[in-house]
Amino acid sequence: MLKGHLDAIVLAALEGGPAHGYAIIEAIKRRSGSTFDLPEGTVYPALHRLEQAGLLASTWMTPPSGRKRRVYSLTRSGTAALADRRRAWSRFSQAVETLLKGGHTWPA
Amino acid sequence: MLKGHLDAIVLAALEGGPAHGYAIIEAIKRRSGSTFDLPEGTVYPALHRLEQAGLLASTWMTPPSGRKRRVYSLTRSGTAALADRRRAWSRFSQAVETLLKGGHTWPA
DNA sequence: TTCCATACCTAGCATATCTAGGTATATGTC
DNA sequence: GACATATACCTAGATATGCTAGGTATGGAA
Repeated sequence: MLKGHLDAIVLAALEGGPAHGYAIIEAIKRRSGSTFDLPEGTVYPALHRLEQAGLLASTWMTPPSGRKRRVYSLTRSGTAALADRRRAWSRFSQAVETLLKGGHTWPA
Repeated sequence: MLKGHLDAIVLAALEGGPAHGYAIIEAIKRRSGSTFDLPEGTVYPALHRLEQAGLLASTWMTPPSGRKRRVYSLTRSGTAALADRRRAWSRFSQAVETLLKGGHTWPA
């Protein structure tokens, strides 16, 4: 479960340059060692939402062989949003780490 | 937002011994440096859910002064579940970390 | 020619957290 | 005595987010 970190992951995937939805899904799976094998029904709506929000821009491309693809790239606000998400993740994960660490006791 | 890791956090809070709901909320806030300031409407239902699932047990206690409290403690399955959740968190956070790291490129 | 991989899409479901209310007791303050 | 605040519990319903499960279409491999 990604619960709220999907946007960050998708934005980060596009940091290395433009890509189309299907390739993004494959990359997330590969790079995460299959920990995240996201269904299309999760990723495509997310891409639409992010474009709607102005964080991504898209254009249709027809490759030499194969079918049409919608290629997404980060906008300026997308890049800024990614930086925000990274900070949010850092804060979040450090807090969880601390809470899960163990060794906490109750005041008398 | 806790993004699905609330159960782990609550279970971990009770690892140091039994406690009542209100104290758990305060502890999570304090230990997380206010990153998680959870509303009661989030935590109480979670406690009920975890008790229903057999991961927690509760008894009513009346302290020398103050009103009645429902005190929760980890069951045996609760302890096991916590270990599972810790593993899940570890896997999850490492995957996100990798994906957010940056420096990824697209194959030619 | 049949199957699989590629590539896109959406409606509706499931679930988890939060909002916003409610009840009640004890303590401190004006 | 009156009133506010902190403690302590509870729940119905709204909201958000990801997933299920379906659909369309093209191109290459067996």
